[in-house]
Amino acid sequence: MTLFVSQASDTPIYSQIEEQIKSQILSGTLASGTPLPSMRILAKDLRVSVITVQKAYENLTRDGFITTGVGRGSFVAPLGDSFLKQENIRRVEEAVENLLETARRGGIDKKQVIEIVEKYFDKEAQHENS
Amino acid sequence: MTLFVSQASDTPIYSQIEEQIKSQILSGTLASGTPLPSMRILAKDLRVSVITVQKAYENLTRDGFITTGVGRGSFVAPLGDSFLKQENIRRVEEAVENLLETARRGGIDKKQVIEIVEKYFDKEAQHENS
Amino acid sequence: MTLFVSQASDTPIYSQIEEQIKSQILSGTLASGTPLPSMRILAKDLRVSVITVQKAYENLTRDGFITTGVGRGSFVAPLGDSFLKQENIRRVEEAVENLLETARRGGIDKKQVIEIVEKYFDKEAQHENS
Amino acid sequence: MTLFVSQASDTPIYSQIEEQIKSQILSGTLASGTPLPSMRILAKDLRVSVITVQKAYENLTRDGFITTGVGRGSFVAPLGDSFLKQENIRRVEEAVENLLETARRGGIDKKQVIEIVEKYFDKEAQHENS
DNA sequence: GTGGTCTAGACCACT
DNA sequence: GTGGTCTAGACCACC
Repeated sequence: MTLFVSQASDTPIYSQIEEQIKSQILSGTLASGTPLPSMRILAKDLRVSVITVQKAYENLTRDGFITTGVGRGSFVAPLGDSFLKQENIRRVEEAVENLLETARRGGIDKKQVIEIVEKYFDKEAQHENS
Repeated sequence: MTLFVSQASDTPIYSQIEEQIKSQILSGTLASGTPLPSMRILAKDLRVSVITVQKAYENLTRDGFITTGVGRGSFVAPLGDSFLKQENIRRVEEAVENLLETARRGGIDKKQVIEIVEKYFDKEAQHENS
Repeated sequence: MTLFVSQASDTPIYSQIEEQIKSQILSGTLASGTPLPSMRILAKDLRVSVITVQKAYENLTRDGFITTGVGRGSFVAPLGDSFLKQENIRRVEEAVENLLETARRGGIDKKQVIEIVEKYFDKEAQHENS
Repeated sequence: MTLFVSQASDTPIYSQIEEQIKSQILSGTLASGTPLPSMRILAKDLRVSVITVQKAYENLTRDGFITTGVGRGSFVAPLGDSFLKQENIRRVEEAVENLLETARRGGIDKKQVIEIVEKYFDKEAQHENS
């Protein structure tokens, strides 16, 4: 488990931890059943208060991404493939809505948006080959 | 000038005001030189503290979107068309980068992303006709 | 707003606060839009840490019972009558399921259960008249 | 002896074990004198620490439901029928009090409560026949 | 004034 | 060892 938090960022530290763990679960890097580091250890690693980590774990538990119990520790919850896929799509759709709202306000039409998307896709592909 | 603020939203009210005025300027709805409502009147309309509106106007002035002078009121700043266009494109590109990063992490490929974008474009088109 | 918390109880203080506020909302004692005491004030009244109250308010907000915003304070959320009724019924059904499970395990049959329920109903009625 | 514990549940594992053994004794499934599985074996079966099982047995012994002796193992204690019946009724009454308190707070009247109880009784009956 | 975040340190129950 | 709760005290952004 490699996480990185920025004290300078304006998004709360506990959100950063949450987001990164969620991402790793959704991308398959963290498989169901994988044990998570104990709150104390992670807190020490990240040079952060235990309470901050606790809040992240609490939210992840509430949202069903991990299970956690006193004396047992925390684990990646058993998540079906369909759930993961669905959640990933939901996130992309959210980003698309944001994109289209931005385009609409700026008077950028459908054709231009598709062009920009493809331009960036190509840029990404180049990075992978380099 | 029609603005709407949501007390429930988690983005600060002054940011909401800022964003909406910026949007209207960038989309051409608010042309250069147009007078903005006085802070007091806008505050009353939105049922919001004058200080909140003041903060929004302050930020817009700082970013060069409007000019404000004591006793004169506030006006949309003279902004070249090319500047507006460029700013709009920059925003869309930002949203596209965000979208592609989200897709990449979730293992959603190019084809699926394009499909989702088009699906939402169609949805938007329907709303306009209804 | 009259609340009472017991330090001795084994249910967490923040849960006690949550439950009592929920109850008052569900029973109509606290109407939609009613302002809640600020966290600091309630904490002082209850002789409890601000953080404890905060956790209660956070949970209530997450569950949609109240709205809360920095600089604005907290308010009972706009909840439809049907929602309130539905939530109340849900709670009773939960209690009934628990009751029947207990009865089933102990070999107490339907007739006896109804008898006990009516006995307690009568007892309650007497208390009201006394 | 068939027991099942849920790691996910928020009630402690030792309580789950306790409750289930108590239930089986009270319902007559486990008769007086019946030998209980050794702590080690039960621990292994349930994939749980021996200490956890020990705590459950300890509490059951303290409450008089079982007897335990070093080198002899554990057995269901000799419990009179009247004791069992009385204990069962006590539990049901507890559940009824909880139910009525919930109903009272939610403004659900006697008639509705009885209806819900009967609805759930019918549902239970159906399950048995299926 | 308000709530949101973070800290350090404590005690507890559970495994 | 683990996580859950509570404390007191701090700083911040928002209204």
